[in-house]
Amino acid sequence: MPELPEVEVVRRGLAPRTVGRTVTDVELLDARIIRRQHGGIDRLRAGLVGSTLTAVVRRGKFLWWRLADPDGAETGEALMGHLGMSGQLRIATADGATVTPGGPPAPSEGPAPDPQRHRRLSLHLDDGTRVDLIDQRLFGGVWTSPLVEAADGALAGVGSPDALLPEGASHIARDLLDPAVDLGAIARTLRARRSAVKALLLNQEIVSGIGNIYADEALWSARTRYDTPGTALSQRRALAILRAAREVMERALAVGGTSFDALYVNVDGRSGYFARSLNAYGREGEPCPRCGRLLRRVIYQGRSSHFCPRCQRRTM
DNA sequence: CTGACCCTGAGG
DNA sequence: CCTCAGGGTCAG
Repeated sequence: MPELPEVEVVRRGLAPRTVGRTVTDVELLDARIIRRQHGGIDRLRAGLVGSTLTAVVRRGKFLWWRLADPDGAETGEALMGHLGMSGQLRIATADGATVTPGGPPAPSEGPAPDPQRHRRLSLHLDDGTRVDLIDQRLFGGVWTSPLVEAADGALAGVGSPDALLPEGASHIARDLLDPAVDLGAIARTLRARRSAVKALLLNQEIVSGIGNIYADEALWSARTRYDTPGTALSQRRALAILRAAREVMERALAVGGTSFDALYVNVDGRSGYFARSLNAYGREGEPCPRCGRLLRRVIYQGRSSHFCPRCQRRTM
């Protein structure tokens, strides 16, 4: 599953190969991938064909391209994308070969989902290349959205030239890799809520980009159990959780993104290889790397939570 | 806030 | 055949 570091790797891979290019055609292979597009494929084509991609921006797990008319003027819309559970964005050259953009080499970890079978949409660019959205489970999608001003006036996201962001991402909080993120403010928000800290970490309106894996890892690092109420956290501990999440993400980014199975591959089709560095997620029944007690897994809010019953305690 | 839903493929 | 996994969204 693409988590935030993977999405940032994808953004970095896409930027040099798409910015400055003009969209010549939109090829739709499965209409479900544009489920969130108002006006359907006609509207998507009208907004894209002839437009130039001027930047690739990311906030949380949302990506978007800024768009300009042929005369260089902003169209006032962005092309948004989300990879969902199983989405990949790849660049393909005219002869069908997969291009090699940025991102470190990675060992192969089994076959990825069939790119031909699961190709859902392609943007054809004026240099003859194609941006393919491949998505086995169709939780991802692309759609256009009008630009609005970011509430805090800072750059809208990583890679953004200004404070404009798509309306469709305006409810998404800044993520922990965003230079404009305010950890102290997020920590205070966590402490003001009675909900379980894990639910708060997964709430994209409080802090974005933390999925189930990184929530469990951050809570393990900060020795905090998933069901600790936000109100029970000290500012110090809330900050420790957020810093732990950021640190795990930065480490994952440094090696090309996390992947615990073959579903996720980089923009060039290579798998990330961070899975072995995870301390808690997916390690039910294994000894805690810190204290040796066997890690537990419980279903919480319909999702698995992994934790150490000895060193992650609920009471502060 | 909780749970259903979207979706596919792996595994029981 | 059934269940499960996951992020985001929406109805209740």
